[in-house]
Amino acid sequence: MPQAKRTAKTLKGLTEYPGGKPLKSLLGAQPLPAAFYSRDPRQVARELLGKLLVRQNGGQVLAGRVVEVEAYLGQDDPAAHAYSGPTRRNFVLFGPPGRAYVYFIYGNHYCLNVSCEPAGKAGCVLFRALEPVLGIEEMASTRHLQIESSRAAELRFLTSGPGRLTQAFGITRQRDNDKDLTSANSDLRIVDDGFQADDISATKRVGIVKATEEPLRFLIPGNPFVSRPRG
DNA sequence: TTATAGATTGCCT
DNA sequence: GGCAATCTATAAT
Repeated sequence: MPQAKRTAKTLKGLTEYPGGKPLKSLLGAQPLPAAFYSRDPRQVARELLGKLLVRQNGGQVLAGRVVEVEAYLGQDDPAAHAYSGPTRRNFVLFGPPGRAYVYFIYGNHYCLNVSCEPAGKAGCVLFRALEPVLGIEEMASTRHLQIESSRAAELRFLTSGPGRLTQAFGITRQRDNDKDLTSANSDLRIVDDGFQADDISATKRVGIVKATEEPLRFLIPGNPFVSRPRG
């Protein structure tokens, strides 16, 4: 089924979501356990594609399917925040796996990562783009965007890009940094609803100046919600 | 204490 | 395609 059409379905009734399963299936979906993240970020990144990021604001639920991520390794990766060892800013990266590492960038934007590797070893995965699944109207409101149709060409501005998706989900450092994403009780969590990505592509990472050659950006090819970096 | 670069985005020509 | 916005962690004095 074409991506845009699937998304249109969610916008109308919010009773179904891509994959055709009932909403209660999504809400009952189990978070990925800490063991899932206690591995090499490259493997975690690949397997995060197709999973759901869920935000629970009281009764209001936001959900987006992960369609683009980047792996950042530990102290061997010059592009990683963990490269020069633990600091007040990046301590989450050296802590337990499955925690949110949220940082503020360019004076305007927050970026969301999930910590990988066992405690004591750094590594993370950056969330770069989501396909909106639930709470599209709320996302549009938070993003100060007027959405006139359910076409992916419009909806992509909600969550296509690391700064956009955090704004759409109300993710900030103050609220979410170091939060456990593996708990079913958490208001921010990552769940598996059984969706399987057909295919995965790997490309160079975006927006960095060091270690630019490594193919550590992973995405679902053809998905219209993947971000479009500028040359 | 000061300087600088940054895992981005939106708006301009 | 170019560039300003706008903050702050970290490096350099």
